[in-house]
Amino acid sequence: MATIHDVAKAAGVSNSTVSYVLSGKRSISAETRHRVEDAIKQLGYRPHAGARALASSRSSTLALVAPLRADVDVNVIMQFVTGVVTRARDHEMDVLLLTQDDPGGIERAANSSLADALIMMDIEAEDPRIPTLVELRRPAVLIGLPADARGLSVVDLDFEAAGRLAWQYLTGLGHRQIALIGPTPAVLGRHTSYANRLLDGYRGAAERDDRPTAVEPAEAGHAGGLAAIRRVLDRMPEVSAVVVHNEAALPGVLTGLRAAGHEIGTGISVLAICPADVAVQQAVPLTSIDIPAIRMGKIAVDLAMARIDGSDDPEIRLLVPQVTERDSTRALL
Amino acid sequence: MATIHDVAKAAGVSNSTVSYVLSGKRSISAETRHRVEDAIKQLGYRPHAGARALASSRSSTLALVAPLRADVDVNVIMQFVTGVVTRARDHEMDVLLLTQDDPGGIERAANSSLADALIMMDIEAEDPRIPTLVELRRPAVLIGLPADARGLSVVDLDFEAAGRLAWQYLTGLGHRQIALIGPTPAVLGRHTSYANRLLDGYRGAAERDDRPTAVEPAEAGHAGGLAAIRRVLDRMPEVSAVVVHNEAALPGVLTGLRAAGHEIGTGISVLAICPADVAVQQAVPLTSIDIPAIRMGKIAVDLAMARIDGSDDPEIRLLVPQVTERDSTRALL
DNA sequence: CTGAAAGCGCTAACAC
DNA sequence: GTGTTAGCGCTTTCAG
Repeated sequence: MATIHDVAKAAGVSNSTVSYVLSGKRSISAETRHRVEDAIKQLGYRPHAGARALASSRSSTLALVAPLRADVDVNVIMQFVTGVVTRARDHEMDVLLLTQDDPGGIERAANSSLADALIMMDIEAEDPRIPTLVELRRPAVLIGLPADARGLSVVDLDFEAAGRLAWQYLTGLGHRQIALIGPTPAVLGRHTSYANRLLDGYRGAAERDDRPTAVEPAEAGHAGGLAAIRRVLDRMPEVSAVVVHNEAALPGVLTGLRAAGHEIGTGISVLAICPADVAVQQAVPLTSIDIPAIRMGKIAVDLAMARIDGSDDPEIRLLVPQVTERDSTRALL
Repeated sequence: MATIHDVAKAAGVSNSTVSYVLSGKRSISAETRHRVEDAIKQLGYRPHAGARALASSRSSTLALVAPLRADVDVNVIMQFVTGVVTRARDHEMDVLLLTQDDPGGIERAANSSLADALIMMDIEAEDPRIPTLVELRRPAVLIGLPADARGLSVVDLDFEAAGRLAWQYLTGLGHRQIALIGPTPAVLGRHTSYANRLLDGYRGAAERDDRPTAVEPAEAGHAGGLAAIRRVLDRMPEVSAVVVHNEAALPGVLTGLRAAGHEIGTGISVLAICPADVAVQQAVPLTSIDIPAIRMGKIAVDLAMARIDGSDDPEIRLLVPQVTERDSTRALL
């Protein structure tokens, strides 16, 4: 591999000039710049990442902590990851992939200067990793709002508002008997941030309207969704609308509804809270409150970069939920 | 951050001794080792990854090239990734995540010494990236068998054998009218390695038995599966067994079968070719030929490490397919 | 069994 | 606008 010195020699300039051509940190005559750029191309030169990290104390790498084997929906995770990786490249950053269950992985990435910042997904309300993260004194961004962000940057959908919105949207259509099918008991048990906040918003709205509702968790998979919708129909036989906040259970819920003789949309309304593409791919295109996962991943990177550049203070960014109407909801006459 | 020098001072030894304690590359008296290890713990010392990479020309990082937004099933991708990341940690390696559509990403990772080896997924028969990969002269492993591996290591399920096995298993059960629903036309059009090889094996077996079959691609999603199974029922009204090699279309196929009045298992047999957990999560637990994605990811890492250590020659590892019986297939009387 | 010291390739003062 | 050079923190000869 060619080094910066080889390039310098080839272009007839000094090492530092090559370095500055690359970084743009001081002005270079058009003439010189050209010769250097030619030499770089000629030699296929790439700066050695390690050497650069050592000299500049910047690794140009972001560490992403992902829950690879979690009960969280893979689809959503992949979208976060996609958003993070693509936006990272816009900032000329690479992404180091860490898993949740790599003990000490976070410390390793931070303290060995492997990464300039950390992005962590699947945040619980009282996430035990947050104190660790804070102690590292490195820029960190959470995808998911914890109870106490402790001065870290956060991006998330405003799930509380989403819960409220779900209720209001359906009551606005005239529905009076509304149920909610939520995440798996495991997710709820872990007090995963988004799950609880959605529930709070939803229940709060129902209470303000002084109207009862049924809330059921659902296990993952077809069977889980099926069981959950059966319990709902049992507890609330006159139900006319159901909110589903569980991607993996969605197909089962729809099947169950059909099996019970309910036409989706015309009969019972279904409002999903999930990424748009998941909503679209179902048996019936579902009206949904979009979880803009790719966008959230991108924002996470932007927040991280802002912290790395030292310009910005930690920031909490909650995205406003919105309903996209498709074929699964209808106004009650 | 503490440096190796701080540790050396604290332990009253030289830099090199600390380094050797860490690497184990020369013998150290128990006494000294102990003092050094204490100092390391005391100071919370972590070697600077960049410095280490610079001095040793080893980054301890594997680059993983993943098709993040592809039409390939996310579930499967995540499993490969999981396998790669967990096994990488066993080798004390970290994983850099690159995307398919990051032009020059491969070159960057390799030539800037960001990664010691590359692992690439979603390989096409005539993959245009392979020549690039070969020119890099870095250890590289393909997850997916191309037409010509060009001296790179490869791990894959033996899809040709899987196609044959699918046919033989079903004919073994007495089925005579068998159809296959394959990947999306896009995947087939790209000549994705696994798609074509499965088809070859399957068709070859059918021809040897001198029996006709119907092959239909399916678009992703519920609608895609539904449409595909309808076409199959149209072309082959007496069909008694269908092979499905398309995770995303699976739910639609099952729904379509039901809608046409066929009970799955007792009526029409369904054999899926997909990861085990996908097969299990369907409306009916499906008999399947497992795609052991996690295991393949792990093997990919092992192959990469073997190349890095310089000990082994490139190796092509094809895994033997096996049928796991669940509830969706039955012998024809 | 241990130390001294020469780089690894780059960045960023500091000089001019 | 450009060159010189002192590190960055580690690994690894070479010496003893």
